[in-house]
Amino acid sequence: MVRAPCCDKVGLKKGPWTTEEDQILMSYIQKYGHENWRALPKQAGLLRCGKSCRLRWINYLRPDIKRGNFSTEEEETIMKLHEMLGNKWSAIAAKLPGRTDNEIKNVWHTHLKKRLKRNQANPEKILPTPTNHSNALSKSPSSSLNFPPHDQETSETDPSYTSLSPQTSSSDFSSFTDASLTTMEPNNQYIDHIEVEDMSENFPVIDDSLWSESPLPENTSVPSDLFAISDHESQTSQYLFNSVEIEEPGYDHFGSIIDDGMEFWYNLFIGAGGSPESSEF
DNA sequence: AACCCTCCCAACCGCACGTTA
DNA sequence: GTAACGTGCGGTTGGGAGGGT
Repeated sequence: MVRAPCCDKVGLKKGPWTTEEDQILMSYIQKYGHENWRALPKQAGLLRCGKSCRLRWINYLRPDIKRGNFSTEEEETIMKLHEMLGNKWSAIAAKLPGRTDNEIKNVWHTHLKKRLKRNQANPEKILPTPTNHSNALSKSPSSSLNFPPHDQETSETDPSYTSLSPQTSSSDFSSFTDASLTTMEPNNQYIDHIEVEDMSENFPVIDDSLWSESPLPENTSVPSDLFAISDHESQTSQYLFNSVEIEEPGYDHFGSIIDDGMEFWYNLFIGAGGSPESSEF
């Protein structure tokens, strides 16, 4: 199939946006929203293609854009997430409110990549501390979800359980898994994805009971903290989640565990179904 | 002052994927 | 089932700013 161009480029303006164009675009979107980017420039009276308008809005004009230099915390978050996710700029941007994927991509290419190379050359100076990890990711609203404390009794009484510890030390990740299952149904909660970062040569075995094909009903039990269960006979480890009642959907839950001297990172997203909120001005 | 070089970042491009008719 | 369309994403580019010679 031949892809049609996003717009008739004849006569359309390219290059930097003027303040007048910005004004036109902003006032149009504030008045009418941006349901159809392709039609928007024509309706707004802009000699731009819809794609250009969308980019301008998302990367520059949106009211929630954070301007200015990146803080150390933000940079560390980017480096950490890049380590976990690779060049998934939009996913990284989702963890940094007010920052765009384009901005993050630029910062990565201009500053952080070089820093990473320097760091790799001098590894003793750069290991991100566990405290930094937690600080960097502390924007995750998991704390507002009233997670019950870790089931100390179970982990303490059952020697096969290794309790989770976010106090990690190493950052040399070598592989990464990302399993995904997503369903969008109104008023339901669902497990979006679970990512487990694995330093070892062998991927952890995720308990099958974790996965769900259908949306979870309200107040259902969903996985929370991660446990490692070592099977010394087969010399494998299985990773299980401690179930909790979810009161509020829609959060990312980061964590890490150390098992047998190896560090595993995971990212659990539990979201709410339903149609996305429409923005009104 | 003029030129050159490097860095930075806004914007563009092409592709992939989801949705619609 | 399929073509057309709309949107989002990641890679790349080009021009301006700033520093060095």
